[in-house]
Amino acid sequence: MCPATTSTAPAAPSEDGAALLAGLNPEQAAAVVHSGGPLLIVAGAGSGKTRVLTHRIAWLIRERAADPMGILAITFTNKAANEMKERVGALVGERLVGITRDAEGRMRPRRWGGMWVSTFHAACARLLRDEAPRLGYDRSFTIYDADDAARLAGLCIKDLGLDPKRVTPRGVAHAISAAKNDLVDFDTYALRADNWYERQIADVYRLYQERLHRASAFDFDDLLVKTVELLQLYDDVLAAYRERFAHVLVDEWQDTNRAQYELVRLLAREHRRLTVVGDGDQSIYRFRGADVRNILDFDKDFPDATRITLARNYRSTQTILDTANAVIAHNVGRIPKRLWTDEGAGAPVVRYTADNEHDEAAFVAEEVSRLAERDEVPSGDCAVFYRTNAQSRVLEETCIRLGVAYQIVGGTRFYERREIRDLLAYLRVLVNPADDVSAKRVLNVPRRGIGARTEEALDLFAGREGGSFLAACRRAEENHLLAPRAVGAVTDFVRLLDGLRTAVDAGELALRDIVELVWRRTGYMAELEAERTVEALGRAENLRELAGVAEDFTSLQPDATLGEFLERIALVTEQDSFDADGSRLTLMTMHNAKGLEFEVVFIVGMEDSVFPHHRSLGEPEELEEERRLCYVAMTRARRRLYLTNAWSRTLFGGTSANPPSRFLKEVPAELVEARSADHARPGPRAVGRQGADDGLGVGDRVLHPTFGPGRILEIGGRPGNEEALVRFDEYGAKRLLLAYAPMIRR
DNA sequence: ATCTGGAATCTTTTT
DNA sequence: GATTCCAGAT
Repeated sequence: MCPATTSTAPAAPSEDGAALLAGLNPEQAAAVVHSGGPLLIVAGAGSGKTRVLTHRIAWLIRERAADPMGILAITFTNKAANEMKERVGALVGERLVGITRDAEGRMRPRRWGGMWVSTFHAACARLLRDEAPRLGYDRSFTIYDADDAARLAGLCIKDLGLDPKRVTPRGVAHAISAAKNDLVDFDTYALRADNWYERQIADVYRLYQERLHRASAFDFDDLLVKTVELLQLYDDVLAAYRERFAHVLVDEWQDTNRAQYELVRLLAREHRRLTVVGDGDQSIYRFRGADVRNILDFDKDFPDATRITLARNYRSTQTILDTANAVIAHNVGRIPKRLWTDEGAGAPVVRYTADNEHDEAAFVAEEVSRLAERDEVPSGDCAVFYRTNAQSRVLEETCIRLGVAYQIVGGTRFYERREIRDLLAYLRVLVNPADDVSAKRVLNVPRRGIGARTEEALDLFAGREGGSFLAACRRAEENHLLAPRAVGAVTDFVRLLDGLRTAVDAGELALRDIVELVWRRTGYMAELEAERTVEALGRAENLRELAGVAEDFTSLQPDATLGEFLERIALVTEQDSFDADGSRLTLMTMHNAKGLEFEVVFIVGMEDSVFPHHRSLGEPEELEEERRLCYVAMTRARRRLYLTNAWSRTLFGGTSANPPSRFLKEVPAELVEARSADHARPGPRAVGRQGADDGLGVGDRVLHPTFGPGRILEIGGRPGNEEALVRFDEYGAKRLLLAYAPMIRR
């Protein structure tokens, strides 16, 4: 479309180099060989951008004699990183990029040498392992995830004596995270705070950051923020990394936030050997701080940048592309771009309108079976995408009932399970005794008779002495606030940890043995097994799986330390464990679908207020993001695309009838074939809430399943979160959230 | 200190 | 609907 002209590519590539360009279209080839200044590759969905990136890296190594050690490539997931490393390895030789393999041929990441290919977070964590002392953090720092961050925020709220009802841990953690994504420190935040709530947050933010530092812990955002801080603060460090990373390449540029942008700018500002790849139409992480402007404004920040657009699609049929093109064309804030292919029109898009979510799930499951039976498409090449995780349950149940094998990606994640977090918290305390959040987590888990009063007394002591929580435990007998029995219990706890640490420090134990030792010595496993409930046995099973994960990790990285294991766990994502399995249908959220592709894609729940999500309906910017999400989802499909909606749907404990998604109306009718399933039958129209417009009003008589009949006296609260004051005939006045209360008008 | 059951709370999406 | 929270009992 618009080939790079500023490139100063060598007149004739070597024979070797020519092979790298074979099979590439002119734009792709131009992107591969480009040299001289920053390069922005606008890569439409399915335009072969991974191929371009890998070939470009190979080109740099082979034709430009770039040192693989001097290449920093940033990907969106660890899985993508490994794939990229492997693909580059296949082009230039695995030894060059730092891949080694074990006896079974599995890729084994080498700790030293080779290219840096990883996510932003993993790269920063790796960098900080070396440089943390400069910032006054221990090298064995802990990484706090969202849950830990909320816990810590909760502790800070408590210590500041704020009302946890008005200033919630999660709310604060979210606000702090948003600030950090934007590189706003607590001083700046405090200055900008112009209302009561923000001033409270500012106070918590300050204390929160102090606590993190004392615990030698970085939260997720800190990995980025502190790396930026490090590079801004120390010229010699910046110079060293600039020199080291002679080439910087970033994938999924449209989903970078301010902190990531700044990091890239710092590293590449001088040498300007920067390649970014992205597609503004696929920006779907605004809520996480991604700034679309990073891609829209790239030319402003790097005026000498070359822009190459890849619009030729190698994945989907023209029908699917036309569908996606038509939908995304409704967005105002975008650079126009039209995907095309010469693969032909292919099958029409199938529309199915279900009675309810059960009918919808049955349609999907039956269609998947039918495609498999007719040998058209194996189930493993089909995927179902939904907007929210809550929608997966009915799909799962239906698949089980109809005997369709499936795998689910996302949802409640393994590492978020309580028992896993408990055990990891023990491991974290062993590695980093200053980690107060983890220490408090395990203080009384399993129960050992240490309650809230004891914890408070220990906290006070720690605050007075300025030491860690664990240090306060260690000096329990000096603590006058503690009853003798509590002193005994706390001392036992300290002994337990010391015993574990001695065993670990001896260096004889494999990671797996350490995991087992923890659950044995703490009595955690014994307690679960004694409980004999299905749930407890499941938890026990999960712990064993964690031991298995530890063993796998050791086999990939034989000399791995406990700290490295923990870091790995902190940075893996759900996507990383996804393995397209040839035989099973895949279920996942649309967000998780990013970067993947399937022969057949079902997008379910295409109703206004499910998708687009109701929280986006009033906000034009949010709605555009939903539309981009729709575009991402549609362009995952290679051959067939199904779009389904349901007349009525029970979600979050309430049934509602939502109109078909506005995105459906944006699909040209001539591309669509409506399908009515054999089992289709007119179902009873559900009586229920119809979104805010059709909502209840003051004076309405209502019926509540628990409180019975009543009358609405007033409606107040924040928009979108209205609260109704209802006087129930038998139960008196209650305040209920309008959006969630299962009330109907009568 | 811990257990319990009923009530309140909340749900986008996640590196 | 499912988890989390909290008061009151043990």
